[in-house]
This record gives sequence, structure tokens and C-alpha cells, in this order.
Amino acid sequence: MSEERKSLNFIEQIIEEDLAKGMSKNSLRFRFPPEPNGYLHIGHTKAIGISFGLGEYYNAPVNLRFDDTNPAKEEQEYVDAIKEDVAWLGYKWDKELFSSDYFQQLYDWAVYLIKEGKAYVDSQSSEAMAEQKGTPTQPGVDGPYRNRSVAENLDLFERMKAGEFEEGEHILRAKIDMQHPNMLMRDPIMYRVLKKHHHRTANDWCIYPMYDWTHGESDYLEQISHSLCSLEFKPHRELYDWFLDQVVDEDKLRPKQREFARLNLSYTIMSKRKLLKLVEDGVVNGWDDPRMPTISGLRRRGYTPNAIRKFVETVGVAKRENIIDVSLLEFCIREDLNKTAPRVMAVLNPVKLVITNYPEDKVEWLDAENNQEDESAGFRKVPFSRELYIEKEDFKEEAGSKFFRLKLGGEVRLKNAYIIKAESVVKDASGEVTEIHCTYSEDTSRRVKGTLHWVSIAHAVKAEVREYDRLFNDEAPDSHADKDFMDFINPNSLKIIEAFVEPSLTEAKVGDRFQFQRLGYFNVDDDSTPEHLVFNKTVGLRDTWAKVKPKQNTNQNQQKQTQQNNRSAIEQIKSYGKKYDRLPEDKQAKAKAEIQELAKKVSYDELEPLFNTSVKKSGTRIITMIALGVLLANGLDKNDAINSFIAKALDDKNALLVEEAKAIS
RNA sequence: UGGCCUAUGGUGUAACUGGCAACACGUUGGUUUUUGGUACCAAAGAGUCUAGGUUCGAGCCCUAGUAGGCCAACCA
Repeated sequence: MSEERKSLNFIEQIIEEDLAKGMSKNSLRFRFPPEPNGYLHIGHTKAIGISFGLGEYYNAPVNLRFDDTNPAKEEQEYVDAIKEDVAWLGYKWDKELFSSDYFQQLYDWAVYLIKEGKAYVDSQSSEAMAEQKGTPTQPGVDGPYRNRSVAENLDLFERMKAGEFEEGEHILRAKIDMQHPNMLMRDPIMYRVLKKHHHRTANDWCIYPMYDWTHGESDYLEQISHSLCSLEFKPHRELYDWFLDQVVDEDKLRPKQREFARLNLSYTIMSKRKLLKLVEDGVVNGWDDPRMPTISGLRRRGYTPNAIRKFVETVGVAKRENIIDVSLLEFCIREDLNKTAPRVMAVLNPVKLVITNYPEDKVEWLDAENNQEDESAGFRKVPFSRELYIEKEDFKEEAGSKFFRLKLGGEVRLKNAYIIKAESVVKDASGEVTEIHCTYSEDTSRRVKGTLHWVSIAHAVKAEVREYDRLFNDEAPDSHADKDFMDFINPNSLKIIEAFVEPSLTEAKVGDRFQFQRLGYFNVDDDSTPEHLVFNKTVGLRDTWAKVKPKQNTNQNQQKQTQQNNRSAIEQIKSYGKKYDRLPEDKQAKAKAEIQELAKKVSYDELEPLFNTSVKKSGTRIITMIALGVLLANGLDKNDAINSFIAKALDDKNALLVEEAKAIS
């Protein structure tokens, strides 16, 4: 019995340390603080997963706090959508709170700061203030209003609150240090006048606190123990702490801000602003378009909360910039759906197949297993008849032995039904195959290589299938300085197909998820009605055949292959270097002989760069030495570079290296 | 007067705090299979950004570089 040690990420380690230092487990408290100015996306699921995950792990409360300090951008619609998304992911928040709940407290504290001489009203234009602020490499200078009297500041601030001034006339700033190396500390703005309707406080306020002034104090008011946010807030931490210093009571818990790297996904964008543009420009059909990386988009696409939570868990938490491959997300949804999605048959790109020895008016209702991964899923009936549809892709008149599907004279199994043999084809004027004529045999026990899905033409139901491709053609569409992300939009991200599905699907409900056998996972779209079924392709099955196909009929690959085999001798020698000095003696001797053989094909110019190999990589230096020995034996003259390489090796700690160096010195 | 952060296979995250660089995805083989899916087995792929240093021993500690990121909204 050995204790499994779960490796902790750096945030969990911080918490464990705090706990070890005496913090009570009961005082652990987290929060997820979205601004209600847009829809949540896959990037947010990481932040959600971290804070709510910690809450579940430590059985600690997690607040859902809407950071609603900018009425110009925020709307109730977004509050509702965010709540729906977080709930859908399966997380339960302790309290639903709003930064606007604290407007009065924040105001009172601001007045206190003014009285303490730590805040003042500035009455310049934003341009003038920006100029005084300096740049990251240049210090700022004090503005003309910095030393207003407390009385004057108090009077002005009260009048700001009373609505006596227009937007932009005055602001309240903290008085810190205009020369501070951290620009956020150069007298940051605490309040601005905004004569806007707020979705919760309506017109009660016309001054609104800024993020920095609000966030830490809100965390403190809620007694959040660990305030987790993404890396770009790191520079804010100093200010977060400064603001906290002004108001904290020593007896109360003082929140800690810690930062993690945000999630980036290849081929997608994560900025609310850019996502909004896709919606506004009609590139997609709304925030919940199945191509969108929003949670609502993924939900509509057929993703499950389980899959998303698994994904977030798998990507981990660290501090380095990352771009996660979409294939990981796809793996997570396939893994979940494989276990849960009922299998059905649907043909997306049909060709007619006639079973000539099957009676014309006969129909059989055959048993089909709903999900072989789940015994409790049971069976259903599917109708079989003389005329079927199969996928065009599944038939070729002639094909090689690697093609497991139907070809003339060949046999395949029809899933849940019989084995058939293709006898002949009917073609139209252009030579296109319009019908495949087959014979069937009722003996299903025989082994045949391929199995095809199918639908009975007479019983098939027409359905609209929406197939999606990535929205962008570039791996990181918004990371190009010289190009706009809109330049990378994939014009073919949506393909609408008229498909034929088995009749059991007429009973499918909006949101139901299926595996269309051999094709992928599909769910019933919100637009679907019993009269007009609409499916979204969530994700395809893993398809190793698709990878094999392009390789055939090009010998480019073969050329590549031979190039690989001819992979320069020097490369092969280098690969020995990695392990050489760790090899057992007999294998080492063998490797040495091999290296000496290969070295005959190596030129000095190829070898010389290896002289600079770092001292640590002794293996590489040894194999270089061996190869060099061969070159010298074949008549190469020693030069300065060679001499110094050998000299250095003779002084090395590695005995093997010294030995090889001695042999040729 | 610049400050701060980061650097480990193709990708992401580990390495019990100085002791054989592991796990997952992906890739390549193979076995099983009424899904070219799933499951299972195996392999390839990293001397841990560079150069020094400390140490019996460094991915981890120290020094100096290099590269990338963040910070100059009355946004969050």
C-alpha cells in the first residue's frame, strides 16, 4: 500500500502552505468575478474551473461576483447568460453578488482616503494626465492639482457624486507616486463621472469606481482568501495591496491575489471584443453559434459539461504562456460521448444500393444495439429492405487490398444486417455510379473485413446536417502584428448537408446527442422540429483511414521516406550521442563500430559545429570524438578547432571522453 | 527609470523541493472488434533556452546572458 501523491499546481501549493502556516480551512473562500459585458467563452472555463474546483476540493464557498463598475458596457442580458453558463457547467456558487453592492462602502472609504491625504481630485483633461504619467521607461511628473487641500478635495468629490459635473471634468485619484516604476502606481484613477444608467443601481450614482479600487476591496468585504486571476493582472497586484493597506482591519482576513496563465486554444480567438465583432458582422449567427468558442456555442454544438470540465482539468495550471491544441478538446468530448451517446445510422452523402436477391416488398425490422459501451442502453429496431442508401465514399468499382469497403466482386457486412456482395453498377451519362447492384447472404457469421452503415430508402427520414470546420485558418489568428484576425476567417466553416437518417430519430429531442456510426457525434440543434430535423456535427470520430488515404497514389511520400532513411549520417551519429555514455558495455562497442562506419560518410564541415556542444552533453562530445578519429585516420589534417576540442576533452571529467580523446591526440 | 513574469518532447502539465525526467493529448506500429470507432499492448519523441558557478550529484540553487510575454484606457 503506497500513498498516491497527487501533484499540486502552484496555486494549490500556495493554499497548502497557508493552511500549514495556520490559516483555518474554514476561512478558505474563492470567487469568480466576470464583467457582464459579453458571453463566457472556453477561456473563462479555466478560471471557473480553478476557483470552483478549489471550492469543491476544499469544500469552501465560491461567490459569483459580477464586476459591474462600468455601466457603459454592461447589461442584464449578460448577467443572465453568465449564470446560465456557470450553472450548466455544473458549478454551484455560494452567493450571487455584484460589485455595485459595495458602491456606498467604496464611496465612504474614498472619502476616508481623501481625509487621510491619500486621494485627490484632478481636474485636467485625460490627455494632460496621460502626458504627466510618463511611459514605462520614463517617470511621470506631478500634476498641478496633486496638492489640493483636503477640504477642497472633499468638496469637489461630494459635488462629483451630486452630479454637478459633466463626464471628464473631474476624477478622483489615489495619491501614490508619479515616479513609480510600476505605471499602475502613478496616481491611479479611483472614480470617474459617468452619467449612464446602470443595470442594477439605475441612476443612483453618477460616479463609478474603477476596477483597481473596486476589486481588492470587494474581495476583502467578501473575505475572499485567495483571489485568483490571469497573468495580465500581475502588475495590478501591487496596487491591489496598496488599496488593501488603506482599509484592512488586522483582525480580518486579508485577501491574496495570485495569477495564472490564461488558456489559449489553437485556431480560435478568446477576446470578447473580437468575438462580439464576429457576431455583429454576421460572420456567425449569434453568440451561441456552434462555431463560437463561447460556452453557449459549445453547448449548442453538443459539448457536454463533463467534457469541458475534463478538458480544464487536463490542461493544468501554470504561469507560462500556452497554446493548447484543439485536438485535446476534441479528445475530451469524444471520450465522454463514446460512453454515453446512443449509436444510430445516418447517411450523409448517399448512393443507392439494390439487393437484387431480396424480395421487393419485404421489410425486416432488425435488432440494433444502442451502445456497445453501455449494456444498459439496450436495443432498437431498424428497418431493412431491398433498396438502401450507403455512403458514396464506401464504394469503389476497383480498389486495392487496403480498401476495406465495398468494391465490385467484394463483400462487406451491413451493420446490424447481412453480408452483401457487389455484382454490378448502373451509371449515368457522365459515368457517375447511380446504383450498385448486390446480392446478400443470410449467413452473418462469416468474417468479412469491412462493415458499412446504411439506411433503408423507403424508411429513411430526411434531415438537415450542419457540419462545421474551424472558424480560422491560422493557428493563432489574433497574434499577428501585421494582420487583422478577420483576414484569417475560414469562408467554409459551415457546410449544410441534406442527409438520410434512420426512422428512430424522428423521436429525437432538441439537445439529444448521438453517434452517427462511423461518422461522428451529432446533436439535435435548437432549430430542429419534428417535421424538419436539424443536427449539428459535434466532432468526427478519430479517423485513421483518412490519414492513410492521401498517402496512396503519391510516391512523394516514398521519396520523403527514402530521404528520411538517407537521413544524413551525421544525424544518425548524433542520435547515438544522446545515449552513448549510458549504454551497457557490449552495446557501446556495437554503437561505436556503427558510428565509425557512418563517420566515413561525414564531412568535416558537418562535424565541426558539434565541437561547440556543451560540456554537459558528454555523450555527444564522445561520439563527435569517435567520428573525428575516423576523419583524421582518413587523412584529415588537424586545425585549431580540432586541437582545442581535443585539449578540452582531455581535461574532461568524463572518463570515456578522455579515453577517446587520448586515442586520437 | 524602466519594472514584473516566463522558459522541460510536436502540445499541455509533472518531477514528492538537490538523487534514474514522468503523465495525458498527438504520432507510428501491433492485438481485439459487426464502427478504419472503442479497448488493450508497444515504440518513437526531451540531456530541461545559452554560458559559467556551487555540489559527490543540478531541470530544480547562484551569477550573467538570450528569447518570449505583460504594463503608458476616465476598460475589466
